[in-house]
Amino acid sequence: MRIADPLQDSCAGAATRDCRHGLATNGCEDCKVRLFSVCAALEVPELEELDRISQAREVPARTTLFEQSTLAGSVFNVTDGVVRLYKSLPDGRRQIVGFALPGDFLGLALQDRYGVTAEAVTAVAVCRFARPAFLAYVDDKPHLLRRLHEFAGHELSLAQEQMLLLGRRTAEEKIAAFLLNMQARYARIGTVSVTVPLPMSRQDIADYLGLTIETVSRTLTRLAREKVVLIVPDGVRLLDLERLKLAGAS
Amino acid sequence: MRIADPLQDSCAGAATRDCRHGLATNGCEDCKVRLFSVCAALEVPELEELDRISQAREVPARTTLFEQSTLAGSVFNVTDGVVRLYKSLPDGRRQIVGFALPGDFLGLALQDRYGVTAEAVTAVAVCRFARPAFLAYVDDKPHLLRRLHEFAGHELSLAQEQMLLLGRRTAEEKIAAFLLNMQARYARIGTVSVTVPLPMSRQDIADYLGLTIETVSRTLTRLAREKVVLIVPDGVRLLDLERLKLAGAS
DNA sequence: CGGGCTCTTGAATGGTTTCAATGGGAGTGG
DNA sequence: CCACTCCCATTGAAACCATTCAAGAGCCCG
Repeated sequence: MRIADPLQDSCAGAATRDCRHGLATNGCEDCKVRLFSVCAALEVPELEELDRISQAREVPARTTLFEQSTLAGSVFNVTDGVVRLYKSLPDGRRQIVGFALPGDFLGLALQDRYGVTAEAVTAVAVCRFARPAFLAYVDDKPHLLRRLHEFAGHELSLAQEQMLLLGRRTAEEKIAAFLLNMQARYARIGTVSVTVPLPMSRQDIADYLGLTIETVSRTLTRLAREKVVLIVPDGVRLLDLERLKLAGAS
Repeated sequence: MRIADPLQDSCAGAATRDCRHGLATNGCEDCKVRLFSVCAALEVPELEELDRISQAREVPARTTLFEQSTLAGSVFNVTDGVVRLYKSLPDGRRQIVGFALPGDFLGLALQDRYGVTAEAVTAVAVCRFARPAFLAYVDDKPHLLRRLHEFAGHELSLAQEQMLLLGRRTAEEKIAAFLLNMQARYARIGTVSVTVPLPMSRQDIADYLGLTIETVSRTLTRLAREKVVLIVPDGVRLLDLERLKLAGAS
């Protein structure tokens, strides 16, 4: 994982996109995630227009991108790193509703307030758009709106799958499904491997699966003892996919 | 709640919209739910066009509208009654991901397979559209796509709220939030009342909240004993909104 | 009136949580 | 370079909330 550029603040403040250190190089056309992100719906001339309203930005781990219930001033495309999206209860209980990986779009719903809080889990690179500018940009591009809608539909499906997991699966099934799901997501963005990176903490995993940190730890330990997985630094190697799928399949 | 017209099958089979018994009267313009459904984005001439590709349909309770994983041949607008949307695990465990009320749109994601199963809880009236026809209809109407996207964004927010509920709330909080939520939803479609209709079974409520039927029953009984609610046939009267909000607030 | 269904209630079990202590790396400062 | 601290993860034991198992009550409908 790339370390955040210490100059990121000078970049964040810039009104234009002349901000080409680090991951953002020559604008949208060269973007690493273009082909599997929302932007794949756009032609080159449109990309150049998008370039003009975008700001590449890099932030270190644990940076808050935006907060639940605040006015949605920006939307983001994640280009590197992992972001956690969560909702909180007044007493501090937290539910992570998703982890955003490179290619994921934050603020898909285009609503005027953020429904969740977004925090960088690792160092993160994003493409940032002022919401009014982005809305204006979308306005005369039905094919982009279509693409955004497709993404939203996909998100909705994932959310429903997660409801099934949260409401009806056991701790072991939750962990198994989570690992398989993360593996599949990394595969889609080009990192096919039986070793699944888990940059988030055990507490994050617990808050994503509706468990406690102790249950996550115990369950992973048990799966490791049974040679279903091998726990490695910042990740897990999946040893027995069949056994995992037995528990985690939908 | 209106009882399903026994002639509904003759209606369901009809290719055109000449099917005006029961709730569907003079087409979209007179539609009871038009103003708070997706269709509110449409002008009168567009509504007439929509009329031509729509089929009003009434089905009795427990009818399956569509099934999880099957090809999405139709999309629906619910005009009367209550529909449950759920996902199932191979061993029979079930998670209801939502109850659709009048004005709700089924198949919002416009994906080619249904992600959930939809079953009528009560007698239900829907406006049905063949998916290809609907897609063609949407194609040159960006404002409708925009409206669909808004609805999808709203759905996504609800789903995230439900994840918080499923993952982090206690049984009592789940019940309280459910009752307040149903009350608010009925209020939006015109039925403002402290008596909340609950046409679905206890098992449905349990499967929606990630509980067992016994826990739902016990919790409701306790709330009734504590004079927070009054259980009435097919519903609940909310007596102590403050107390409920204390438990159910986000 | 009886059958079948849903809902309620009680008692016991259990999976997960809570509480508590230990282990182990990363970073810091002496 | 090594103690020291801090934080995160692991592990153990006890407690608890929700579930499971079981029985009874209520209700609709033939």
